[in-house]
Amino acid sequence: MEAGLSERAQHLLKVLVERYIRDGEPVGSRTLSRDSDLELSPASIRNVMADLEELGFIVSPHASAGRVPTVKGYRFFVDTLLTVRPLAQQEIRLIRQQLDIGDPNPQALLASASSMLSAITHMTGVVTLPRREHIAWRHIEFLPLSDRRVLAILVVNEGEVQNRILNLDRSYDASALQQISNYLNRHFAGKDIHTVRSELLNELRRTRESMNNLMLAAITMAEKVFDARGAEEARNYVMAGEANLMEWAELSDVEKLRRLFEAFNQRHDILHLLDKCIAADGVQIFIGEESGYQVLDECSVVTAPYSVGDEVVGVLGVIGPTRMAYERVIPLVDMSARLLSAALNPRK
Amino acid sequence: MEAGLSERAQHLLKVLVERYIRDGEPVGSRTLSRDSDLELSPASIRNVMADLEELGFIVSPHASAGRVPTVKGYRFFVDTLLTVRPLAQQEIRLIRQQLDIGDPNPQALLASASSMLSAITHMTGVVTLPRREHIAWRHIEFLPLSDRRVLAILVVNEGEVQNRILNLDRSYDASALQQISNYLNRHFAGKDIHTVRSELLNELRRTRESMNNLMLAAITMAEKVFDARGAEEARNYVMAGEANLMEWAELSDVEKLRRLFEAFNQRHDILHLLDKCIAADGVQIFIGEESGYQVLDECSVVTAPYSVGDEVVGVLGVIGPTRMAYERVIPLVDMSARLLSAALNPRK
DNA sequence: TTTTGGCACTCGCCTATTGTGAGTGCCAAG
DNA sequence: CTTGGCACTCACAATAGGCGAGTGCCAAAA
Repeated sequence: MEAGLSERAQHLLKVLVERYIRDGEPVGSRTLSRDSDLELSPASIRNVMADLEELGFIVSPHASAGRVPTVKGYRFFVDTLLTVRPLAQQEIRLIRQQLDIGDPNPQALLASASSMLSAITHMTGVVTLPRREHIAWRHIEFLPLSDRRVLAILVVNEGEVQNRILNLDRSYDASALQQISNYLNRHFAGKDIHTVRSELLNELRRTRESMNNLMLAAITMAEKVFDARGAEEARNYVMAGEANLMEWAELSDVEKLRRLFEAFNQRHDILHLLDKCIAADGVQIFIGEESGYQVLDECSVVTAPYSVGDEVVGVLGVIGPTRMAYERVIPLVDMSARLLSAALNPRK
Repeated sequence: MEAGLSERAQHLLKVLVERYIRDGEPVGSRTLSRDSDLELSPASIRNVMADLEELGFIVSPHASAGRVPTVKGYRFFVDTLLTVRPLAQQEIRLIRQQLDIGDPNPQALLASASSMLSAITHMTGVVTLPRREHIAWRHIEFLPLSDRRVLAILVVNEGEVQNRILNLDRSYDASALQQISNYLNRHFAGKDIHTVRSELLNELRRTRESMNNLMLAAITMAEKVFDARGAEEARNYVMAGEANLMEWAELSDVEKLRRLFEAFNQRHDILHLLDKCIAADGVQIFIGEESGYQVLDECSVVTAPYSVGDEVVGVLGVIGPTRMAYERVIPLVDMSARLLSAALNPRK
């Protein structure tokens, strides 16, 4: 029972984890007795360590090395032992600096956020693209390209532009296109794209032949916009600094790295994991196997959701070795999410 | 003098390189005598190998291993020894299949090309984004978002859409925006964006105060479009299958891999190298150090330019270990470039 | 002159052996 | 409960020997 851990045991566990995070080597009773302020001999420490091992907080990688935290050890550490010092003003300034605030393209902002995370932590930064519950039709425009090809430009929400080239069965002159777009804009501006879609389909069914097929193309496009936003883009992420992971000794096995990188490219596993974090209402941490994905067994993932308006729309975070500096990473990720949210919210 | 290489020496060199490419181990006189059809004893072969080594075509990694081709050896091999069998119909079909022909978004097509290259070769595929010499103004549209924010949508060339949110000093009503866009479209449709830019600047200088600052914003945007296309996007590439390189034994040194991946992310070195290939009028090969970039010392790069219309606009290629199956990769890259060109050219 | 078999030699790699040191568990004395 | 002592374990490094693939050279054969 964890609650049963003595004050002393907890303190020693804390020091041990901190020490192991710092230099990555199993820590023995000797060093621990020096590092902890308790005036205890190595022998006493060994007793406590034996207890901690029996309870599953630490293990020795082999008989005569020091001890190393287990996942359970890390978990207890971050849950109850960790002292997160808040970020210094200077650090906050650094984050702000590296965030590409002001770039009108939100995609660029997200990319800069993941770069920033990876640069500051020397690990891998990741930011999911914001999902949109509501996609509001704003404006559509058709531009004739050549005989039967028309460029359709659809603006949704606050200035998101989607465009697609439509190959049609017959040609339309500019005024016909104008008429159609006028009609569509008049009827659908401001409506949710779900609604638009079903209404268009109804309309189409009702008037059948009379309906020209540019309309049909417009539906198709609207549908694609919906698909793209809902299923593809929103279920995607930007990543930066994957190569950073190669610097960490504990991940230097090429085969493991390969599998990890493949998972990064495959995307669905990582995505699924990040999706779980979107529900959490603050910093979420997966340590080692906790993630449930084997490739991440020796990694930890620290995430925080970010929002636009009052609505959480995505998460950002850091992927690195289990042995990461949680007390630095956690406030960093937290603050980054706040700053990103702030930057994303429509000014004024 | 290479030309002085005896028939026999050339043949042996060829067999040696092929063999080494096949199983990646230094090849000795014994195996070489078995593999070459020449009925020669290992001893005779050794004499020839000694010559080849003296001339710098092969080396032995250490005293008692077989020989391995040098860069010079590979170079001679691909230049004069290589027998490129053309692709089988089935292989061509495979390429076609994996190319996302028909996706209206050209970016997706390029991405699928790099994926295809990496998948087929088990190495890294790369495709530069097409550069555009001429960017023709086609159509601009302003859409009011909120009080002083306007969404500007600029269409250039055949259906490329750029958009940007403009923050203005004062508000314009819909009809004012309409007027401005009408004016711009009337004057500039079809013109090159360079021309547009200078004309707009002149106009602006001429009429100074009278000119409203949406016009200024329009110029700014046009400029940005130009910049983005000319300097940033066109000077960029899509890559796929970086992780594949980790499967190759000769690249399994984590430190080297890290540097390589960093170069992939840094982009400018790779880009510079690919830029050189755009000039070549066919398959271009850099073997090992030939590329001039240290990170690529143990890699080879095989590229071919692709074109839109009659104009070469980009290159595609493969990056892998020096010990790659050139006789397969070369025709593959060649054919891929052809198919990509075909897919990019405006249908009909 | 070219080819070939023979032979001594080199050297990377694998395995076994041994020593060293950090760290442990246990115990008995403080 | 703490501590010093002590025997023990075990990864790691260094060393040595055996093996085998491959070489260079030479003298004899073709």
